[in-house]
Amino acid sequence: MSLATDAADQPTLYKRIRADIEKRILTGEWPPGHRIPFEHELVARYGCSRMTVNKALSELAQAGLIERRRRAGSFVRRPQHQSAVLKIADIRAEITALGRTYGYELIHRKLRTATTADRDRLGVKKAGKVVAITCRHSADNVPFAVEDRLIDLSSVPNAATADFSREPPGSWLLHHVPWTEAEHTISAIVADERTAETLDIAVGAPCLVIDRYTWRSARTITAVRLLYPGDSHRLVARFKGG
Amino acid sequence: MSLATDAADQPTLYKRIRADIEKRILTGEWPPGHRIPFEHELVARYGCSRMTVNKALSELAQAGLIERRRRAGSFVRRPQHQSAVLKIADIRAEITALGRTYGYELIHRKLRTATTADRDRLGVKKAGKVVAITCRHSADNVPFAVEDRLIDLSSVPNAATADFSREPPGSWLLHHVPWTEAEHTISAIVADERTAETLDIAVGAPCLVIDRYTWRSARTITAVRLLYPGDSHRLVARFKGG
DNA sequence: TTGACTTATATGTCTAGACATATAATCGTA
DNA sequence: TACGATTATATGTCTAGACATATAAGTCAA
Repeated sequence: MSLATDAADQPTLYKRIRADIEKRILTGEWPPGHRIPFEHELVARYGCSRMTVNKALSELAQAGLIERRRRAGSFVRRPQHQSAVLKIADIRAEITALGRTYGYELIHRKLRTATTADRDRLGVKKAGKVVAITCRHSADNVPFAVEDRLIDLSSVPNAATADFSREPPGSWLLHHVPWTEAEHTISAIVADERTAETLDIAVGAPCLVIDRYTWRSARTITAVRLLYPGDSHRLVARFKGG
Repeated sequence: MSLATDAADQPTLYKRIRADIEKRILTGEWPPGHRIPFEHELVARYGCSRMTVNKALSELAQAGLIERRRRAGSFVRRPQHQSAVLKIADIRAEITALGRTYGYELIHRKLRTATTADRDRLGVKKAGKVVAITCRHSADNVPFAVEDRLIDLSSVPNAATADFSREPPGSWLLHHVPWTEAEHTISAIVADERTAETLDIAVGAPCLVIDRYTWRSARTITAVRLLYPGDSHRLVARFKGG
């Protein structure tokens, strides 16, 4: 292990230690299961304190590249192909990022007491008030996605008076509701008549479906279903080990 | 900020500090843009050293919950709905995890010099050797997914002699190729005649498509297309802020 | 008002120790 | 041989300092 290699562009020591180890794992020099040097060995090798080495190894462990076991040492983990970061961009941002003109249109909005189906969809028990919204996003005046959303007013009372004819509910929620958790389910369907008409595609054409449930501290906020024409839209998920 | 709350189940101090701050962000008490206390203030509040506070804040920054700016302080970031962790499980693991019987069948295997289409798909320039594989995964003897794969033999020479009639290429690669990076593209199509027959679904039925490109240190390893019946398969991506 | 210079300060990294704790390895006993 | 107790050790957390560095804010001159 060369101590001084590219020290110029790796200013801090712990980052260099981390990069050195990462490189050995990526090239396969240290295969899955391989025990990487003990902290005290790296301390001797780099001539630094244990805290510095520990910081490097802790970050590698957090990134999932290595596994640390007390008394035993640190080991290279097997690659986990199955975990990937999926970027589901805000639709407006996604379209403008492509250099196209974003268009939005509210199709339907209704304030009602939650039906059984609504409660099911939101995963709540009490029959509070909800807002149901259907709207359409377009890029350069071509339909891009149709959105079908339910907002729980007991969690987000302000949504009752928000003007969703001007601003998409997704953007509004992003700006008015604090940090959230979300779960996305992705599937494929074929367009029924109503969907086909709204998206201006053929009946029976494939559609990518994203169902997103959002909540905050165990409180449901919103449930949304997004339908994209399947042949024109793609979701990209990128995985990087470390 | 109560110092002693649930200290019993939060054994270490830095984790408690992290959890305390995370809670305030999640509940909206500290909205996006809010400046969280300076390190020296938290040091005074918790009666610990700065390194302990620093570790808690560094992890929150790494998780994307806060942003740290020199001289200015640390600030709550806006929620980023668009980022989610997608778990694309190894198919065998996915099926056995559901308590169903995994089945595998090699449909086609061919070793050839890369065609123009192959080179395009793998993103390589030179016309080396490749292995093309078509196979089928099933759960309880019902077709689950059809896989169409290309392996670059200049990156993975061993794949030329591997027995893919017994072991799925995905599993084989997982065990024989070191750490990798991958990019997934998800889209929807309708089943053509050949796909419909292989998956035992109707022609025109919706299918979820996952295209995965895998490489290691800028070397392409494999390109694979997985087709799932769209109505029976769902991908779940979960986002958790922090 | 604007631009250049200076200063104060919060974070970034690091040290040389310390004790805690989980557990692999060893030893002793039934 | 099998099992229970002991010990050694690598990691986990923490301290009370230190200097480095980016930059917000203030100062001063053109």
